[in-house]
Amino acid sequence: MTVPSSPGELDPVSLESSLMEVWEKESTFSQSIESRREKDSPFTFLEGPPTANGRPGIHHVLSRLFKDMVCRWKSMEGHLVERKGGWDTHGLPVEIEVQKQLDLMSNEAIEEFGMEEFNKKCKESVWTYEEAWREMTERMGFWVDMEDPYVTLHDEYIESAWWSLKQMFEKGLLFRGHKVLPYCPQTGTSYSTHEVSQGYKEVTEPAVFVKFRLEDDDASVLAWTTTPWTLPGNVGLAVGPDVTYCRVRITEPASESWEGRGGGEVGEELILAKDLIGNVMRNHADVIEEFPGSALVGKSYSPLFPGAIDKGSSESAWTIVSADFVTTTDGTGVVHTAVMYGEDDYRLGMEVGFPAQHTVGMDGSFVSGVHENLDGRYVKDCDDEIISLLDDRGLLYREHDYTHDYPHCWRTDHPLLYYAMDSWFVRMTAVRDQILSHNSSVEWAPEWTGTKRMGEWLSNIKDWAISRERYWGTPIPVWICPDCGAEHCVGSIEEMNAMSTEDSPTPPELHRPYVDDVKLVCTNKECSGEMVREPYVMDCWFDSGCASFAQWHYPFENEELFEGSFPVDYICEAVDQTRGWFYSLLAVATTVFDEPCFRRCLSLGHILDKDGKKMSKSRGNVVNPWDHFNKEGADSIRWYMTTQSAPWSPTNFDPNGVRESYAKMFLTLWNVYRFHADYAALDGFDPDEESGFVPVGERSPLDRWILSKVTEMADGYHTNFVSWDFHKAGRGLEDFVVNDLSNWYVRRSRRRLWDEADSNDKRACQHTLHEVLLVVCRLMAPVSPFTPDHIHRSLTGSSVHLADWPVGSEIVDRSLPERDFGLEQEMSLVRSLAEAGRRIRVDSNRRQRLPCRTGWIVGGPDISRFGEILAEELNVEVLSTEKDLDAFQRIVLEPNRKVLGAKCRSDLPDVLAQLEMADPEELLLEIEAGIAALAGYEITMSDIDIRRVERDGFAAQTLSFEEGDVSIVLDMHTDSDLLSKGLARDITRRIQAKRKELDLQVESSIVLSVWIEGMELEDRDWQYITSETRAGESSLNEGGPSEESDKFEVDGTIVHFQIR
RNA sequence: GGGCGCGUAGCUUAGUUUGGCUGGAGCACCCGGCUGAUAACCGGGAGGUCACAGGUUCAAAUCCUGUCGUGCCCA
Repeated sequence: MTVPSSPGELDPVSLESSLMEVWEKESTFSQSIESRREKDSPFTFLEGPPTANGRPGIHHVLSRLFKDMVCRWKSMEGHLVERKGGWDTHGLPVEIEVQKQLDLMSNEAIEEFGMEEFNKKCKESVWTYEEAWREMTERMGFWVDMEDPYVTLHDEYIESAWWSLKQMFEKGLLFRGHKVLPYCPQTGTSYSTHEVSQGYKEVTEPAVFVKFRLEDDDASVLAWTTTPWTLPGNVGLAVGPDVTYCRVRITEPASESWEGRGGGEVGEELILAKDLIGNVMRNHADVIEEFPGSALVGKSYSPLFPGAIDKGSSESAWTIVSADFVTTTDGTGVVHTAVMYGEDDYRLGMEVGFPAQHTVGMDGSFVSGVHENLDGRYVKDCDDEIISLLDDRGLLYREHDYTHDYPHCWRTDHPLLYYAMDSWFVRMTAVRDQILSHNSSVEWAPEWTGTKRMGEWLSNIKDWAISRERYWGTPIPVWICPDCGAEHCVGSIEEMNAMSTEDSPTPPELHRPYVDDVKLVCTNKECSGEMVREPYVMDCWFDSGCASFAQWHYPFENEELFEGSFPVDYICEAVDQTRGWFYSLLAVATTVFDEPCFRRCLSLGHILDKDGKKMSKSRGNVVNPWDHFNKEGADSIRWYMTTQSAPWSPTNFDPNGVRESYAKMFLTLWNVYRFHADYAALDGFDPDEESGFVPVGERSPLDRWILSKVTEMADGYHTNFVSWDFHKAGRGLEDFVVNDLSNWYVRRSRRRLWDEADSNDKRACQHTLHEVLLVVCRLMAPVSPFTPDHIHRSLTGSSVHLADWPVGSEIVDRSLPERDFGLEQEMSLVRSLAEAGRRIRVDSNRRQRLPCRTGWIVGGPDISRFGEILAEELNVEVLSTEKDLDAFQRIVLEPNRKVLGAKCRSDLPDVLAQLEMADPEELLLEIEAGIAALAGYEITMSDIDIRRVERDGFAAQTLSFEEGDVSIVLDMHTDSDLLSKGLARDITRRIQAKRKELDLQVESSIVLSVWIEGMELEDRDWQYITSETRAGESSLNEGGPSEESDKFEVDGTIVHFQIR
C-alpha cells in the first residue's frame, strides 16, 4: 500500500541530489540491469571513450544524454543493457598538454627530459579531470559503469590492439610507406591537420616561375612554385591532359619596369597553359602552337639540380606526366612535383614511379650532395640562394612576392614543411568494397551521415596511416631485423616474451620506452640478428577503433562476452566523429573480422552558443553544465536538449530555454502530481485497495477521455523514439501534460476532489490521475530520469527505472488504456467551442464572469455528455442545440486551389475572379444540380470548400471541420438576475485572491464584510459568495465600509470588502 | 579549395520528403480575460524580404542553379 504524502514545492536540485543518494544506496542502476537478465535479450551499447584531460562542458552532456536515453529506453523495453564506461588516454593532445606544462617544446627536449618520465607525466595528465567527468556524469544521471571502465592505456587493452594489428599484418594489410605531413624540424614534430589549422599565419614569400629545359626540343616548360626549397627535389612536371597549352616565342625584350631577377631572351620559346599567358608573361610573345596537355606527356627535361637525386631505376624521372589535379586557377598550368614534399606530389610519384628520395633531412637542412651552396643549410634560409642559382643558369623566368596563409608551428612559430615521413599503413584500399557494404548495413541517424558523409568518403577510401613518431601511445608491435630486414608483428604479450632475446628486459608495461628495449630473436632462421621495434606509436584513433573487443580484452579472455555483444547495437557520438571514431570502428572491424562494428549509430549535431558560434575556451563562451545543474536541475537540461531540436541539428544553447523547460514541463508536471498527492494524502487514497477501485467503464467521460489521450500520446511518443525523432516525442508529451492533463483534465477535475465525502467519482478521478501520471513518468524516464522517478516512487513505492515501457515491446506487455476515438473527438470539439466562446466574448466586450442566459450549439455530433462542462466553460445558464443553421449563418464558397489549378491551369485567376463575384447560395444550388460553370469550366463540389460565417448581429463563432461545421451562438442579452450572478463571481474572485495573498489555509474560514454601491445582489448569490469563500460569519451592506477594506469596481458598480 | 549539414518573427523553432487555403507554435512585448492554478492558463495584437539572386510552374519557404553567412570534416 502506497499513500503518497503531500509533496510541497518543487526543488529540483535537492530532489535530484537526494535521488542520487537513493540510487547509490539501492544500486538502482545495477538493479535495472539485473532485473532484466532473465529475459535474455541483450541490447549492447558501446561507449565512445572521452579523454579526461579537459574539463567537461555542456556539449559533453549532450552526447551522454542520448547515449543514456536510448539505453534506459531499451532497458524498460526489457532488454539487458550493460554499459561499460571507457577512457581514451593516448594521443597527441595529451602530449601537448604535458609539453606545455613542462615547457618541452621539441622532441629533443622530451628525450633530454627522459621519455620514461615524460610518459609518466602523460599518464597522470590523462586523469586530471577524471573526477570532474565522473561528477558530471553522475550528476546528469548518465548510467554507465565507471567502476570498471576500459582504459586504452591498460596493458590488456593494448594487448588486444596488438592482436588486431597482427590480424591485419597476417592478411598482408600492413605496409610501410611515406606520409606527407606538416612537419616542424625545430621540434622534430609532425602535426595533425587539426593542430595545423590552429597555426595558420599570413606570410609573404618569394614565388618563382622556373624554366624546365626540354631535351630534344629547344623550348622550356614554365612551372610555378611558392616553395623554392622544394626545387632541388623536383623529379617531374604534371600537366592536365585536357588543359590547352601553348608554345610562345618571346618577341621583344622586357621593359624597364621588370622587377626582380630572371627574364627571357628574344626568340626563346616557352610552354605554359593558354589561359595563364596573361598572368605569367611579362614579355611580348607570339603564340606559335596550341596543343592539349596530353601532347606533352612523356617528354623529358633536364634536372634543375643534377645529382641532387639519384634516378635509380626510375623511367619517369624528369619527364612530364599527366595528373587530374592540375588546374589553371594559378601558376602556369604545369605543376612542379617534388615527391617527398607534397601530398599530391607523393601520390603522383608513387603512381608513375618517380624516385622517392629526400633532399632535405629531418633537421630541415639540405642533405649533402644537393648543391655545394646548399648542403647542410636550413631550407627556408636558402630561398634567395636557390633563386640566384637558377637565375645564373638562365632557368629563372620571373620572381615575385606571394602572400598566402601558411601553417606555422604553434610552439616555435617556424613555418612547417610538408615532408614525407616514414609511416606504417593499413591497406584500407584493399577492403573498400567490404567496408562500403558494412557501412550500408548500419542504421544511421540521420540517414545522410551514413550514405553521404561516410559513404562518399569511403568510396574514395585511402590507406590509413596508423603510425605516429610520438612517445605516448600504444607502441606499434612491429619488430624489424636490421641485419636481414625481416619484419614481425607481435600479437600478444606472451608472444613478445617468448620471442625476446636473452638480454631483453621484461617491460613493466606496454609503453615506451620499456618496449623499445625489447629485442626479438630474428624470425629468419638463417639470420642471427636481433629484431628492433619500429619506434612508433599508433594513431590513437586505432586505439579507440579497437574498443568493441579491446574493452573485453578479447581474444585473451571474455570470449563469450565479446561474441554476445558484437556487432554492438548502438553507438552515439557527435557528427565530428564520422571520420574519427565511427570510421575507425568500421575500419578495424572490417579488416579484423570482416563485419560491421555497430548496427545503429546516432550522429549528433553540435551545441553552439546562443549566437550560433562554436563553443571554445578561447572565445570564452563555453557553458558550464553546473550553472544549470544547480539551478533548474539535470532533468530540465536533458529535457531542453531533447526537445529543442532534432538530435542531429546543431543547437544554439539558450540558457533561457532550460528555464523554460523547467517552468513549463517540470513545474506543470509537479503541480499535477501535487494536486493528486495532496488530496490522496488527505483522503488516504490507496490505489491498490480493491474495494475502492473504480473500473474504467464506470468512470466519468472526462476520465475516460484523458485515459484515451494518454494512450494516443504514448503511441506517438514511441513511434517517434523508433524513428529517432526524440524531439518530436518530447514535444508531444509536453503538449499532453501541459494542455490535456493540466490545463484541461486537472482544471476540470479540481472541484471533484474538493468534495470531502468519499465518492466513486472522487476515487475515479484519483485512480485516473494515478494511472496517467505513471504512464507519463515511465515515458519520460529515459529522457529525464529524476523527477519521474521521484513521482513514480511516491505513487508506487518502486523506481520508474525498474518499470516496463508502457507501450510494450517484444519482451514486455503493453499496459495502456484503450482508446475511445469518439470521446476524443467530442472533447476536442468541446474544447474548441469553449475557446470559440471566449473569442465571442472578447469580440462582443462581454466579460467572462458575466453569465449568458443561453448558448446554442449548431451542428456537429452529440456532445451532451460534456454539456455541463461546456456550459461552465462558456458561462451560460442554458446550453441547447439548434438544427437550423440559417437562423444565425450564411455560407461562403472558398476555392480549392489545388484541384482548380490542375483543372484550369492558366485560367485559374479568371475562375477565381468569377467565383468571387458569384452569389454563394445560388452557385451552391447549381453545383448540387451539376450545372455550375465559371469562366467556361464546370465546377463541382470538389472544386470548392463551403464555409459558414455568422450573420451580422449575432454573437457567434463557426468552426469548420472535415465532417462539417459547428457553430456556437451566445445570447448577449443582460438582466438584473445575470448581473447579480456575474457580480457574485467577481466578488468571490477578489476575496479568493485576497485569501491567497494573506496566505490562508484552504480550509480555514473567514469573517467577511461586503458593501455594494449601485446594484442589488440577490440572496442566492450572496449565499454563493459566503460558501465559496468559506465565510463563517458574514455581513452585507452593514454600516459603511471600514477604512481597512479593499475596493474595486466592475461595470460601474463599486464594491468594498474586508476579511478577517 | 572540396564534401556534407544548417539559415523561417528579437530569441528557440514547426512546416521542406510529396509545391496548393491567410507560413504554425513557444519565450519576450502590448491589450483583455481567467484563476485557491504554477515561473501556470485562455482570447486578441504587434512582430516574417521564409538568408540573397535567378530559374521551373497557373502556383515556390518547399523543386533546380548560383551567391552569401554559418558549422563539421577533409585539403
